[in-house]
Amino acid sequence: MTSSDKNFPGRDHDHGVCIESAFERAEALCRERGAKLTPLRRRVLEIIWESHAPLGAYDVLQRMNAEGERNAPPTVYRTLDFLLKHGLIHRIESMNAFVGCAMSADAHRALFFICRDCGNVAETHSEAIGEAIEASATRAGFLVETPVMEISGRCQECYDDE
Amino acid sequence: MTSSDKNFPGRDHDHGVCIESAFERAEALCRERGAKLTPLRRRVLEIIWESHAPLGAYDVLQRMNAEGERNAPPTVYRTLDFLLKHGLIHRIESMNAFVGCAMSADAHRALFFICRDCGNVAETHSEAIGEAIEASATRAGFLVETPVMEISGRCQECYDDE
DNA sequence: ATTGCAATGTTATATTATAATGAAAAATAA
DNA sequence: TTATTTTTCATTATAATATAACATTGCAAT
Repeated sequence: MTSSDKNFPGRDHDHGVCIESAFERAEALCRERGAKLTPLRRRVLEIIWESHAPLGAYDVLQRMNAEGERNAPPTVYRTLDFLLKHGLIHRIESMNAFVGCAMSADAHRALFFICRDCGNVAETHSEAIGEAIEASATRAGFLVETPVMEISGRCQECYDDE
Repeated sequence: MTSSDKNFPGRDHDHGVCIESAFERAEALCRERGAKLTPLRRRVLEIIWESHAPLGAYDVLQRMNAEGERNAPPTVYRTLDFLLKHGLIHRIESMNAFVGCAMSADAHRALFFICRDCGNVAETHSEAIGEAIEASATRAGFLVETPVMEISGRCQECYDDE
């Protein structure tokens, strides 16, 4: 396992710490880039980080509006776009849903393991897979730009449970 | 390149032959399994095979209804489900669209190269990638079930053109 | 203070997908 | 054959996901 892997959370993981460090990374990155982490954006990032399972845009919206606010779909989609653009979240294409990015944000080309049982997602970055894909692409005369690699299956906790 | 790769079609490729062989495979497979390749299903398969770029369900529907027919969405989705179930087409998750399966249908775990320019898709099957993913999954304690691997980029024809 | 721009708000609508129910057709059994 | 069952297809309605278009707000730079 490389140092950049983010494992499945496990029942015991300290989510307070986990979300805190996500915020710190986000703040540092925005400061660095002169991007504005407005209250709205911060709130959406927080909502997404409250779960290790991807949330749909309308799930996020519902949570945003839980206290009687009246945000509309374009607001959440715009905000998600901002977070995506800056690599603070990932979109899971096979679920039309969004999950926090645990990595340094320029480390792209992530591989996601998605547990069909608990719904949690682990993000990993593997040299070997990247190389295998590049090799295959080269043989096909293809120029890789945006890989989508989402592996559905079962995480250890879930298949240990049966 | 392994023998199971389906390359990008190329400007000169004989689409008549290409679609014919797809039909032959589909017929053989259905005969083998006692599945019924009804006129409706055959028609949808044909529509999908008319393009090497994935078609959305509503694109398929429009083409089905081009002669004034009045098929409704559930009809096309049901038919697509049948074709998916039997491995005659693939769903491209990152596009919400469908493309013909060029392979022997039990050869699963396909990797798709999707050209963002011409929209065409090439399906490949690489041992090396499969192994790299398994290795990564094992390290993460993850049991692989359904990999989604869709690589967006540019095919040779398109970047040769500029 | 004004201008310009980024962020957010608002309304409407487009796109993708499914639930629920029933009719028709085909396969199977009696 | 006729009855029975199952599969396929039709129909209506609606759910879920996403964006277009335009208005407003608020801050930053001059």
